[in-house]
Amino acid sequence: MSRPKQVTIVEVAAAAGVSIATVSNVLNRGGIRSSKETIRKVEMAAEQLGYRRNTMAAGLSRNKTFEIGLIVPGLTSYYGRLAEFLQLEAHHAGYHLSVFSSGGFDPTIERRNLEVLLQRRVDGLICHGLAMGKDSTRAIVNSGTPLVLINGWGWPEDIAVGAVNLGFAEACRQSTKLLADRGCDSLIYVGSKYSNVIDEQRRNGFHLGLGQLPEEIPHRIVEMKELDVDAFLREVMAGTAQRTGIIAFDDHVALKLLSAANRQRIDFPNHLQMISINNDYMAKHSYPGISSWDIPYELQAQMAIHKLLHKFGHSVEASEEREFEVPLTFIERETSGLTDTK
Amino acid sequence: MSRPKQVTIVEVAAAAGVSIATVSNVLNRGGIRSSKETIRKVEMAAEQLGYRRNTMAAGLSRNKTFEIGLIVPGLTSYYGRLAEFLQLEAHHAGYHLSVFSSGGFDPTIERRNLEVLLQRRVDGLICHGLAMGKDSTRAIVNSGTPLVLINGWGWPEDIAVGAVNLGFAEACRQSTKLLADRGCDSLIYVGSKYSNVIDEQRRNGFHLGLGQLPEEIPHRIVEMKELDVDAFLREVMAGTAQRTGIIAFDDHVALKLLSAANRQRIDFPNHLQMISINNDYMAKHSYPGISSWDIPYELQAQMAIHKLLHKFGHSVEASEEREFEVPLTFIERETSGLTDTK
DNA sequence: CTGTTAGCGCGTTCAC
DNA sequence: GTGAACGCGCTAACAG
Repeated sequence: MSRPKQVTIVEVAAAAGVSIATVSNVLNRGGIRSSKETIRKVEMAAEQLGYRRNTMAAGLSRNKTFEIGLIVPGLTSYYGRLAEFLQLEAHHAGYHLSVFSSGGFDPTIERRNLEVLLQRRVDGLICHGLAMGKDSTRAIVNSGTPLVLINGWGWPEDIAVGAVNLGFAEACRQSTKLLADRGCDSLIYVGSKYSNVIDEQRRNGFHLGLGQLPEEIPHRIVEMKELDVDAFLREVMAGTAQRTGIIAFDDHVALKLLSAANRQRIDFPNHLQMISINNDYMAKHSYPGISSWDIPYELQAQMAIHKLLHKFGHSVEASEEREFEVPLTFIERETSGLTDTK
Repeated sequence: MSRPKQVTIVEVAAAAGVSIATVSNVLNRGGIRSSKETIRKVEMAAEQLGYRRNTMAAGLSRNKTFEIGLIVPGLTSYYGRLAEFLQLEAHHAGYHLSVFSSGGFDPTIERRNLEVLLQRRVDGLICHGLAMGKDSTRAIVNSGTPLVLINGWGWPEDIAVGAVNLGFAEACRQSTKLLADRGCDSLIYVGSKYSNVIDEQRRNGFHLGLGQLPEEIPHRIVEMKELDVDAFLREVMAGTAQRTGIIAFDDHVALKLLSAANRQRIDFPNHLQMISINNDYMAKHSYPGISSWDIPYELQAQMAIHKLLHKFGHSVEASEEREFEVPLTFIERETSGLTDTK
């Protein structure tokens, strides 16, 4: 059941009384310019017939699709917003972005999406981390299609032309320092192995921060998935610490902890303090408000797209560093000692 | 700067010592089957040369893309998850889904996305609501590309082949009834005009529910955007009602109200009760837990994709109703009277 | 079973 | 400034 045949430039040419080459010239400006009269005729004919350019034919003929493929682990929270900004940025440059989710970090879906995108002959690829191994990726991507990584650390040059990474480690390092400054005499990082590379960055920052403290502080690292939140908090509060500081993997983790703390009537920020990452809606609108690190989505999206455009030969300025680090911004709220001014 | 030429079936044919038609036959099964020997030779050649099918050429030639386009207002929360499920469902049927966000309900971006998708000659379209007017849509979509609406009420047949709608009205009707049953002697719907059609459905349900109560109850409708949440709650609690029931547009709205209530130490569920819609992460993990209506993402995605497949001629069973309504499921938590059992 | 051939819709030379 | 002719990579009829 093929679609009822669409209007082509042939018919537009006939209706306008010119040749197809002329129509092509008129309809994508760039080339030779035609007489005002011809232009008008062609545009009218196209309009009336409801002509719509066939991307496939165009792409096939010029060997360029003006399409960028995006593969992210999911489409919620951070990933969703990132996708929106990337799409905006791409459009801004005359490209369009096709978004694919690899359903959690499933390598099978990921490589299927990659394959689809490469078969479409996208001009460029943006991927968030990569669940597949390096060899596997290399084997697939070696088609000359430039690939930019989002939050991918230490990938070899023959795979990715660049990476735009969020400064998670630095954020965690500073959080550690800050919580200690605020008088916490015990520190805990609550991570989420769901996203391994990212969790690792945070852990690194946590350790770095601990190492830089004037004196050693008791600390632990726990995993959210293996945690009975209520029991965990009860245990923490029963400990010897006067004031415990928690660094949460992200606002989702933080909200869970916060609710359990509320249920146990734990006093923020006197007995417990918390800082998390993402500065999601729920960090801002929970009670008490969760101190969190804000993500510069627009900047990150710009960097990523520009890296690609640069590779395409568009004269845009793009950072020369292959791995560019985007800093987060701390938004302080009540869970880390900001007084509730409301 | 064209991409370094890719491997084509011509080269595979040469390497395998067969004709291009044979290669084409082997590489996409469906058609005539070839001798074991030929198949092996072709597949080996393809593998070694790193052949990757060119979707554009295939689509052009067969006038069918196996691509479905999705346009949603955004990629967070409900929309993001919906997109994920749709993608899964599409893949399941041998299609792939290209996701486009129209950045809030911007009609300009929306029509640009639509245009891009139609230029790609997608086989089908799925749109969430539609910010553009009916005439505008009709003018654009009249290309024979089937369009299925998600949460679109009352669209004419010549635009959309069908719609899969969530039962927001029914959920709100029942919520109204339920809050009254729980002893609320004052009811408020807190809406969000951000998404007009959807807000309207909820309001309708609210009114319907009010009309079916044994006796009339004081009620109001307010808009979240125009609300100073703290002042609003203070005013509500200062009123004559013994127990106020709130129906929130969604969990985002609910969380905001909940935090303000917590700040004012308002007693859930004795003085205030609340029910919202979406059953997001934050509904489950806030304190107290927010009673909310759960969305059957998978079912909704299936219905939408199947409607398209049916139109494509794939023999799948699809509901005959043009507007299919998917019911929500109530998840009761502490904000509507469920005792905190923790 | 396999090879030949004619398009699919558009971009791009070249001559005119 | 305009038109005819060829090629992009692949599929679909036929023919052999």
